[in-house]
Amino acid sequence: MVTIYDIAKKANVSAMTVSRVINNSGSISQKTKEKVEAIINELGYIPNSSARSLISKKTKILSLMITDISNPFFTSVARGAEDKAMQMGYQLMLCNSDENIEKESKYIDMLISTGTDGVLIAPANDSSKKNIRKLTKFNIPFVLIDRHIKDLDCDQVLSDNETTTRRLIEHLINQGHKKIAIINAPLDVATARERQQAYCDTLKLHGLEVNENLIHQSNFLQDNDVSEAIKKMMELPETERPTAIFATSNFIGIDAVKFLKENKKNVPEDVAVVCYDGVPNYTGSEPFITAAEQPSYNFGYLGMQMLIERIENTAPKMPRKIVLPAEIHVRKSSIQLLD
Amino acid sequence: MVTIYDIAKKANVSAMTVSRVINNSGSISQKTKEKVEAIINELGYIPNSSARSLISKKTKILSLMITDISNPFFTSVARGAEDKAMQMGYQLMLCNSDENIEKESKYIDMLISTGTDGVLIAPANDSSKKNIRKLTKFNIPFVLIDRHIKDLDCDQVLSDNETTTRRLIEHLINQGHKKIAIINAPLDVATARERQQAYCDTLKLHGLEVNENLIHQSNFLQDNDVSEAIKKMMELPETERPTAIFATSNFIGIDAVKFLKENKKNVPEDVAVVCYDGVPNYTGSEPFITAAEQPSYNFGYLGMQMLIERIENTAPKMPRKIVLPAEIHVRKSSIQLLD
DNA sequence: CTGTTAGCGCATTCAC
DNA sequence: GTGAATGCGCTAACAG
Repeated sequence: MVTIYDIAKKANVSAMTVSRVINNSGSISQKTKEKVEAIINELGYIPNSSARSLISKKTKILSLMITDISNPFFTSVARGAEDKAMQMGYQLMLCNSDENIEKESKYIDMLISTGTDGVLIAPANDSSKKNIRKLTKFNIPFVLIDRHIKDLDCDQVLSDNETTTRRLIEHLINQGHKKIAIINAPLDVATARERQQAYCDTLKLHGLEVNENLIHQSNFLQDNDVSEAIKKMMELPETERPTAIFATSNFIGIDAVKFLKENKKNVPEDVAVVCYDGVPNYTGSEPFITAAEQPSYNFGYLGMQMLIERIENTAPKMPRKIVLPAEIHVRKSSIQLLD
Repeated sequence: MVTIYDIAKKANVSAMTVSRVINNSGSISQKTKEKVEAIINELGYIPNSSARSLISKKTKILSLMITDISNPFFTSVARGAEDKAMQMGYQLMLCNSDENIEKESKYIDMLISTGTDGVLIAPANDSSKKNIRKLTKFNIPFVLIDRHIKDLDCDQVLSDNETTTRRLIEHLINQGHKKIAIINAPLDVATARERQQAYCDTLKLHGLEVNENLIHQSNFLQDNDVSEAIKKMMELPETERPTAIFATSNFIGIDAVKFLKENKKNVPEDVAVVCYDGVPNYTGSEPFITAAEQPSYNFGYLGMQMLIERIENTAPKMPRKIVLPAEIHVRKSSIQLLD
C-alpha cells in the first residue's frame, strides 16, 4: 500500500506537505505542489479513508434504509438518492429492512459502527423511533422519507396522503360506487394510518357509511395476503359486498386485481380497483390500474439533498418538511364502460 | 463517543481486556468477561470500524457495481447480493455506473479509498478491464457478473447466452419466420457480442440468410433509440422487411413493442417480438412479451457467495464459473394466432 | 511556505 | 489471565 510517507520520501518533502497537496489546504509553492502531484500519479496513490475518518469522524458514506429495493417505489428512491450522493461526492450504503424492526436495528448498529455521515430512512413502522433515536445519540443526522414518525423533529419528505387518498376515493364515488373497501398495510405505519383516516373522512364527507367489514389489513411486502381479505368480503351478504377496492400500495393493488381475475370477477365491472403508488409500465400494453403515482425519484433525490445540507451545515436550523403531490392516473380498472 | 478506554476505566481493567472481550479472542475469566459486557451494554458502546480497519485492512463492506439499479434485472441482482452480504455480516455499497467507463472508474477509486473488502461487478463494457485491473493492484477481490471480460482470470456468474439465444431464434423459426431482425446493445459488451454471434449461428444453422440490414445496435439504457432502428427496417423493401425482432434486452423489447404499436403495427401478426431478460409482471393482465427470463436474484446471491468465499479464503484457488440458464416463456408477442 | 509532534480508536506483540 | 507499549495512515496544532 502506498502511503503519504512513500510520496513524501520520493518527493523529498514531509508527509504534511503531501497531505496539504492532497487536501488543497494551507499554502504550498506551485513547484512543490506539482512535484508531489506527479509522484502521486506515478505511484497511483489513493488516500486511506479509514485513517482519515479516524481523525475527521467523517466517512463520506451516506446510507439509505428502505424496506425493500425490489418495490419499484423504493428502486426509484434509491436511484434518486444515489444520484444526489454521487453528485456531492458521497458513496451510498444500501439497507433493506424488510419492514422488520430487528433487522432495521441491526443495520443501524452496523451503520453506526461503520460511521455513516447520515441516513436517509423510510422507517419500518412506528417502533423504528427507538432505532432512530440511536442515530441521534451518536450524532448521526437523518432524514425521514415516506413515513412520518410522531414527535421526531427532523427533515422529512412525505407524500400528501390526505389529498391523494381523497381524490382517489372521490373518483370512485363519482363513478357511482357506494360500497368502497380498503385493503391497507399495518396501522403501525404512518402512511397506512393517514390513508385510512382520509378514506374514512372522505366517505363520511360524501354521506357514505364506513363499514368495518370493508376495512382490511395486509402488508407492504410482495407476499401479502390480499386474497384472504377479498375472499372474506366476497362472502359478505350482497348488500354489503364492495363494488370497489382502494388498495393502499402498489403490490396490494396488483395482487387484488390478479386475485379478482383468477376468481372470475371482472375489473372494473364487478369490482373497481384504485391504487396508491404506481408501477413502471413494463408491458407493451396500456397500464390498467388507476393509480396515484408518486414522484419516487424525488423522495430519494430531495431527501439526500436535505441530508447533505444538514451534514454540511448549510441547512437552516428549523426542520424542513417537503410534501410531494401524487399524480392520479385514471385507467380502465376503475372506469365503468358505457354501453 | 464511547471508546474501549471508557469501558476499561469503568470496569477497572485495561483497554486490552475490553478488546479481548469484544473480539472473543485470547482467554479471559468468565467474571471479567461478564463485568465488561455489562458495561458495554450499559454505555451502548459500538466499536469504531475506522480504527479497526486501519489495523486489519478489512472493512466488512462489499460493493456492488452495476449499470443501473432501475433496470429490473439489476434490482433483483442487488437484492440477492444484499441478502447474502447481510447474512454473512457484511454491508453493501451500491454503485450505478450507467454503462459509463469514467463513472465506473471514479467509483472504483472511491471504493479503493474506502477500502471495500470486495466488489461484485457487472462491467460497463470491455474497457472496464482497466478499472478492474486497478482492483487487482490494490488486492481487492472481485467477481464478475453477467458480462464476461476476456483474459480476466476470476470467478464469474454468467448467462448462457448461446443456448438461450438459439432457443429464442429457433422458436421464431418454428413459427415460420425467415426474416428475423436483431436489435442489440453495443458490441463492446460481451453479452451483446455473444447474443449476436448466437443469432447469426442459429440463422445459418437453419439455412437462413444473415442480412446486415436487419442487425441494429441500441443500448441497455431506458432511453435507447430502438425507434430509429425499427423505422429504418420498415423502410426496407418488402422482401427484406423483418417479420420478427429479437430484442437482446428487456428495455429494448419493451420499447420495440411500444413503438410498433404506436405505429399501427400489430404484434405478433405484423411483427413478432422476443426478448432476452424478463420484466416483473406488475400489471393485472397476462404478460405479453415472449422472454428469456434470467434468475437475476441468483446472479447477485451466488456472486456474493463466491466473493465472500474468495475474501475469507474458503474458495478453491481455481477461478470458478457459474453459468445460469434462462427460462423461455413463450407469450402472445410471438405466437401466430390460428384462425 | 514547510516541518515536527502528537493522537484519532483499536489490536498486535510482548511482558508479567 | 491480564496489561503496557507500539503503530496502523493520516491531519490538527503548533513551530520555524
